[in-house]
Amino acid sequence: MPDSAKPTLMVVDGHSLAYRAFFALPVENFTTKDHQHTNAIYGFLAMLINLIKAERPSHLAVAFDTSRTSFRTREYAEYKANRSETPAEFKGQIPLLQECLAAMNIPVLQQEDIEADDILATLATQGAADGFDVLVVSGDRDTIQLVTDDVTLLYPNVQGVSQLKRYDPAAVIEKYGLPPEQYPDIAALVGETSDNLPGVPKVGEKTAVKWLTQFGSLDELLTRADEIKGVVGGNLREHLDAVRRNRALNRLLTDVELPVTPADLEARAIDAQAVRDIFARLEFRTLLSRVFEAVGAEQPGGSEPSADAPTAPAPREITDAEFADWIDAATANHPDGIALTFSAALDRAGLATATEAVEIAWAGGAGASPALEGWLASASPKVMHDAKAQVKAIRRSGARVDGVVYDTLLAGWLLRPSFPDKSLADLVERYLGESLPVADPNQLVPETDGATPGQQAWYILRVADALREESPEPVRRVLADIEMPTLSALADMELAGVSVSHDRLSGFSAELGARAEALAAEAYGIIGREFNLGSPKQLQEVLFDELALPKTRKTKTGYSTDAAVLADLQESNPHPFLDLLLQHREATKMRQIIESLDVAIAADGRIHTTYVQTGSQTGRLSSTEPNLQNIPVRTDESRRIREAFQVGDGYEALLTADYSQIEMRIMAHLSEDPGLIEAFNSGEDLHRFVGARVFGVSPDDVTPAMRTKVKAMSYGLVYGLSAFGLSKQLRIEQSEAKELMTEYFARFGAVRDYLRGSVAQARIDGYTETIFGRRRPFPDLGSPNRVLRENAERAALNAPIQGSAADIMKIALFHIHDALREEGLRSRILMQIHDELVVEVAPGEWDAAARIVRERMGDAAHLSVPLDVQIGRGANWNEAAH
DNA sequence: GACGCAACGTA
DNA sequence: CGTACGTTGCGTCT
Repeated sequence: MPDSAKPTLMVVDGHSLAYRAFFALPVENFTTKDHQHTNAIYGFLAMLINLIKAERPSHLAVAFDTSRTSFRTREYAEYKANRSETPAEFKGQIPLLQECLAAMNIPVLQQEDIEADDILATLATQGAADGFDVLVVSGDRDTIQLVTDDVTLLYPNVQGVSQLKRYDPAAVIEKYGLPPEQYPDIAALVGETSDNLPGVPKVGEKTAVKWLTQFGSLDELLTRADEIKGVVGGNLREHLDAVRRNRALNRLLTDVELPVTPADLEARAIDAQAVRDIFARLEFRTLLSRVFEAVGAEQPGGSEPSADAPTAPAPREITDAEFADWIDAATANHPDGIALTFSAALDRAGLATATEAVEIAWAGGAGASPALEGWLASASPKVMHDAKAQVKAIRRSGARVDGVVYDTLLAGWLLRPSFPDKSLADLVERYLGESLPVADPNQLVPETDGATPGQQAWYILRVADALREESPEPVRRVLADIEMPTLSALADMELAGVSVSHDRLSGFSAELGARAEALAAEAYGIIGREFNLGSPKQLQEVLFDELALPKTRKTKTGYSTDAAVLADLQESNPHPFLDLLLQHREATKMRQIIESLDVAIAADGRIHTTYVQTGSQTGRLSSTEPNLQNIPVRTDESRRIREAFQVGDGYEALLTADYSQIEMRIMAHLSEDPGLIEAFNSGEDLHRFVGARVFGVSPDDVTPAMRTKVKAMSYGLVYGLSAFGLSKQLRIEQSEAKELMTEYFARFGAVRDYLRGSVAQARIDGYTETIFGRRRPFPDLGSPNRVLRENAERAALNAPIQGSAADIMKIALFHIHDALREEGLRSRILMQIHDELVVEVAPGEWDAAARIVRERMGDAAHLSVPLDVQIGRGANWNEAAH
């Protein structure tokens, strides 16, 4: 038993144990929806967690091999040469496993040219000398030589890694008949098949032990090899060199120069948020609680605040009269900004500097707090978290807000656009490693009080400092120059809302309802029974069993019945039911959209969507409750929905403005393709121009079919389209699609060069960057998993293009917003639909508003090609779009 | 009641 | 085997 007074150092061979887990756990049960295999990671972590729980090591490290080769392969080229290629499914799991360990704050040790076991040997030797009880965890027999009174080996049983056998010196003697230090002698004589080290023929463990016991040592045996009789004696004499070589190779290095000593490996608190993130990615659920259970109890930190974390200063209550003096002094000391937040009820404000927090009661915009409101309205810098929601609330109450220069929500998103952590508590945990007290909203009587506004403000300031520290310069600029001004404009747009006519919607909804019912009745007549047309499951029974139509594309749960599949079916096996089904789907879908819009109309007759500024990974906005960015437009029917979006009372017209082909223009700019640039400068229709080049005809002779193909190709390029995808979309042969692509790239070669180069660059940098410096990380570009890697490649291809377009639109958006103000106009922006803006124009302001919109959109960026803006006017959204 | 899924609307 | 989103109803889980 370990001496409880001594610290315990546990060193683990990550490679050998993960490899065992890889074969022990069925891969079918350990694959994420992205097809990433996780069986080795899971098995290893499960084992490690059990070990930590059982052994409670005070110091811990995991060692990995760096590659198949090491100093041993240089000494003996055949070393491990018989091993089959490590499966890619295994290799790909190692970096992810190391990510998990990093999140758990467990040191990972690797050294070029050195095997993991040598690192283990070095640490074990040093640890024992430094007074540790050492536990070596390895699946490699050579580590038996490390066992001493102070060093115990934990070695996996035959099956799996869940059961580990404990080897102390007595256990080694019991198993092998010799003390641990002589195990390598046995191994040298017997040989090690798995390492491709042949031993003496006909000599097994029994003989080896007998000889070694008889002669006392391997050296003695080898010098007196003549004394061994019989065939095995001859074999031994013929293989003396092999035995010496084996012994040299299986001796583990105990003097590797490591960057750490055992004392440096003291167990640290896990990064709870990082563990959650990586486990979520790997779709580990049960493991999460086991990790926290195993380490949470013994290691303060994790979800608990660490002992040395600074505590929030107790907020001091001040009055509005005192506020003026406080804010003057505070601003002088903290020119970067004062942190600010409000209580949920908006009746208290909390403010903080790095050293102080204050709270002040607020009655909200009625003029009762002139000092506070004066500061709010001033340009004096403010740091907030999720400022837009609070800015809206403040403005709604009648007060003004300006000078919000930093938003920790936006800054966190810019750094890690794919991460879901959004709350202040998330950021406090991730960037400060502390925990912010949060009241549980699900409890009637909360067990813990949440932080007060003053305390929250203090945390916001510290999180902001940490975020600033971590943000590269271009990302800081995107925040300050694009996102912060956009935030203020979006708040006003959401407050304004868009006027939508309930009457028009409800009339149309009733009409569609009746149509859907009639279509359903007719469909039931054909099938001979009633069923739920909206249930994919019941639909599959009808289509594939009752109507015996050919099975279609497989989905996770059965066979697809989506519109494309049904259209294909209609072509190959025409059936009146299919048409009715499609029409029914369309009618119900439209009705559904209309209904959801209708219920979203607020008391003021307007729909106030929420733009989620952190809603995408590329920099685009998203729109929710309701989503106004996916209102139907393509069919005649759907245009009737847009007719319900009308100019509001007191306004004259709706103005729509959209960028034409902005993504292709960005492509032209980024690729500097002379052909594409000429296309945009020529004034010719883009697809006609490109079609003429690709098909080698004059622009006038480009047929509609040619234009369609080229258009699909151009847009597809931006998404990383393949010949297969193009052929599918255009319903042409793959060979024709391939030819189309070849022709395209022959004429616009710089486009291909750019696309290839940008992915290659992203692989080097680990992220893509827009024209304005917005970054998006792509950790999967180097993944050995093809599906994962190719998905990342397409997204990386698209990100700078879609992202640059988003940047440009945001710049135009706040420029227009601010210009309308500065010119004292009442006209206001209502909606943003990625490349389109909808503006509500006040009477008499049309010319000024249209000029501002056109100029600001056109000047938002200066590319190698002009930014073309189309403007329309109407009494409703449909009219304005023409 | 929460969740995953298929389907489908937009740029 | 085309990027980026949000919403819906269904079916299944808890």
